[in-house]
Amino acid sequence: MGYRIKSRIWIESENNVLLGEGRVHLLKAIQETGSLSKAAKSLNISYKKAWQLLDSVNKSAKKPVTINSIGGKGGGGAELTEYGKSLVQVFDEINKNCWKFLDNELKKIERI
Amino acid sequence: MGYRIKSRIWIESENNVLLGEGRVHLLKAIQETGSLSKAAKSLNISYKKAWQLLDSVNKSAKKPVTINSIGGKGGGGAELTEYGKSLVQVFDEINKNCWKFLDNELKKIERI
DNA sequence: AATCGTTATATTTGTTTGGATATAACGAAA
DNA sequence: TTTCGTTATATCCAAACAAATATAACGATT
Repeated sequence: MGYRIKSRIWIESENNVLLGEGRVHLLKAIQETGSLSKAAKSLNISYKKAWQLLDSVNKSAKKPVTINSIGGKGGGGAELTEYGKSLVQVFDEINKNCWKFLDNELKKIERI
Repeated sequence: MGYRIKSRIWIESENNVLLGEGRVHLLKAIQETGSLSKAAKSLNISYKKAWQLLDSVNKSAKKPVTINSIGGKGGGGAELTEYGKSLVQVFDEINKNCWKFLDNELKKIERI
């Protein structure tokens, strides 16, 4: 009693992390703000870290997850591809189901 | 296709980690070797790290997980309590079930 | 009492990680 | 052609983390 089960899931592609919780947060923030730098600010992480995460996502994905543009109106920006959106959606669904599953398993440690 | 789902689960007690994969490995090694220092060697981690892990486990558990003795025959040693053994057993069962569950969820990303 | 391998702890060193900063390249719009 | 905010990248510095080393306390056995 008083114990809790926590979990983290992530998707890998050939031993590289493709998507985890942090990366999904970043992709969602990009979707909302339209730019990587704004997404970084909204998550209170450095641009460097955000860029490294996004770079790693795009390098380990089979197809582009975002389209990044330099220059032009607003200086440029980043947006999710349809592929990127579906990845986020699937991750969220699996993650949610995993929580439900573990919520049920919790009963096993409630007697200890 | 080619993507894989990975996961980590852990048990928390009041925001402290009680049991995770590394801690369970350590407890099992203690069970097999009868000492913390031998367990550390068998896992190729430093004694310091092993001690810190075990200390954290015993501090966040509701009842003692190991009994450690200093001096005497063999210099001392460490062994699991019955409570410790049951914690390990439950963790393993939940973890195994979680793998099965995610193995099934994998189908959702195989179409992406 | 001396020995032994262990637990327990402190200190130092090294490595990795992340933050802060600076700067170039870019391209639409004014 | 100048301006603007962005992407992309390098460099430096600090902080967090891990490894290595040293040492005290312990108690059954000899």
